[in-house]
Amino acid sequence: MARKKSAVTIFDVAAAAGVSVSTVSRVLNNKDDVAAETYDEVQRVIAELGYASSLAARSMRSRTTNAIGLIVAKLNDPFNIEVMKGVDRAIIDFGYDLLIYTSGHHATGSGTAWERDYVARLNGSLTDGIIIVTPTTANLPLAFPLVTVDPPVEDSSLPSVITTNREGALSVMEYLINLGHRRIGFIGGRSDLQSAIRRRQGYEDGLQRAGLPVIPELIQIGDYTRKTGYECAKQFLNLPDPPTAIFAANDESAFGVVEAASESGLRIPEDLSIVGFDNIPQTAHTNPPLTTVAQFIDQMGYVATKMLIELIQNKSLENRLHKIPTRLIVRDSCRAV
Amino acid sequence: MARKKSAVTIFDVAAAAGVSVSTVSRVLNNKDDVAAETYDEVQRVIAELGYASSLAARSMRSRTTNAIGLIVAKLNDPFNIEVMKGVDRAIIDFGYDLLIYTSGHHATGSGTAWERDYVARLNGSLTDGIIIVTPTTANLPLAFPLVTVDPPVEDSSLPSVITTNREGALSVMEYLINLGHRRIGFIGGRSDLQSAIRRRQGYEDGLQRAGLPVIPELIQIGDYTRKTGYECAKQFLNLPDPPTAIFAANDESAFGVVEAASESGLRIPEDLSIVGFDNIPQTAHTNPPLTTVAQFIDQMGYVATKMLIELIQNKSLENRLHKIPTRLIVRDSCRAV
DNA sequence: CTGTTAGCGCCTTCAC
DNA sequence: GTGAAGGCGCTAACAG
Repeated sequence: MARKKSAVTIFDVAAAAGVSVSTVSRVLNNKDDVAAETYDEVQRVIAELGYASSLAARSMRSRTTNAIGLIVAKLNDPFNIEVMKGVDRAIIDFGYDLLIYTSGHHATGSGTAWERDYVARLNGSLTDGIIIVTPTTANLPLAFPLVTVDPPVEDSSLPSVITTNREGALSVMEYLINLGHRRIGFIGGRSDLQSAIRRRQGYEDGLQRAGLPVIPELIQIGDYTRKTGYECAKQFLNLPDPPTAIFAANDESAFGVVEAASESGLRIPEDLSIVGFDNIPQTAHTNPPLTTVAQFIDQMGYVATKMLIELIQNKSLENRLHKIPTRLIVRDSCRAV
Repeated sequence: MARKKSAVTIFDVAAAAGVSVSTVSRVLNNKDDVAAETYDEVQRVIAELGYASSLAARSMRSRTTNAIGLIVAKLNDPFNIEVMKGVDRAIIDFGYDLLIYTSGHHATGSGTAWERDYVARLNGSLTDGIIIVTPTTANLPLAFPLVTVDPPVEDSSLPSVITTNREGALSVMEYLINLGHRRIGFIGGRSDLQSAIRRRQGYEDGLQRAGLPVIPELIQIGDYTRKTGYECAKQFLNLPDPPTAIFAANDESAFGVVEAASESGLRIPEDLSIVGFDNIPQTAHTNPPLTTVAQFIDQMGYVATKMLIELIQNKSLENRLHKIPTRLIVRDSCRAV
């Protein structure tokens, strides 16, 4: 069923050009000790046969590939895409090649511990090192240059890059409390995500620091969509004593809150203050522009790549855990009570 | 300088487990003819050593990898990212793995004919076939399953997926002309992009079909950014006889036009009709919502993957050139004169 | 300058 | 059920 691969090998080229394979190899790698005449002839044959050398075979021999691997569970994910952009910037800056690996099986398949499998596939020779985005386990090979982006909290064995989700949420709470808000509703996200857990932690910590109680009726958990944001907000607004501010743990949810507020005839920010998280592009253009927390996810990819390359080059890592700070972006969706 | 690779090989595992490499190989590939006891022990050792088999070595032996390659010049590009999403959907549907390859050298380096080089790296054994996005040359190996997405027009030798940029622009023109517009300004994009060329062609063809002249002062070329959209629009609006409608060849530019119009105190659509191209998410939420052309770029990735897999499985391709149709999305940014 | 030789790590017969 | 041997395509010595 599977079609035979490109049949033309370095051997075929050598035969057709009437030279040995090593000569062809030299031409391939632009070694300078090849006669111009031979060089041209070999190149001609290569072009004629449509030959191209195999990374697999080559990398197996040369122990170094100048390529790094990036492993993601799912390509179609805003977070992963941002990380990829950062990695892309970094490989351009540092002159590496990039091999991104993802599997069509995992998504539908067994579920857990995909990362071990994926590393298995790239490891050893294809890439000089690997970046894993949002791994779910710490059970990863350590014998190989490896950096994780957004790992689970428990995992501190591997060099990692994380973002300050908790601190970001904390800054939101400080901001709102400074504005005089005391009843602040929180709309959380999927609890399988580290980010969701940490943001909620920031919410609660912010309350406690200000000596405010954590009130269960002011906490709703959605799934980071506009729809659940809307629904959770409705719950809040129907309370006998509704919150004066709502902190949605991501911007999409916050948009849902805006929708619910408009429906209830509430003006923003006069009647209700709203804060989001993520700083997605739309937040700057909504009415009113949304106060939110910026994350610099692509920066995580950039830094992870930088760390990995240091690891590959056997430089000692001054810092095994790198935190990319978040920043509160104050726009017009909040007002003092 | 480059650090030694993961030292642990199948041989090490075999030694540690007190079995032969072939037994380990059997365990790795889940062959059933291994004693349960042996199997468990080998698995234990594998876990203990953090061993993982090398894709490179494996694929070299087995001639088929169940993986497809995707080659892009640049990761950080909206078009490429959409294509990737479609490819991702397809590999999940069809159960393939995906290897995306991009190089940090090309961007800063020589410039041309990157695709041949890239194909060279993946070809042969690592992947069963390759998709190339926006190649610049037709000089690609044909001996290998290969599909191009958005190739230059001249290239018809390879199986390809394209989108109907020209037809999309044409539909815009028909729409505007039907609304009674006669002076229609066009803001084009970077002329190194096929899409930009085709969209402009659609603009001119639309004019000609309606028996309208192509007027140079009604054509401005920007670079697909909001900024140049704004500047080009200013030019138009300062004309003695300004256009009644402006067709921006992408949505970003169209936003710039909206900005310029507001500045000039023009209402949209009462005083000026505006159409974009691309249907990026924001277009639905602007004020007024923007009429534009939807593209389904991810669909290009999906179809390309489907074609490639057919190629890999040696099925005959009923259709070597696949066109993904565009669709005019009518919102509220246009009005009859 | 070019050919010969030996593996890289793994999988696949083929024996036992 | 398991081990030994051969070779996938290529590069890196070492000879000429």
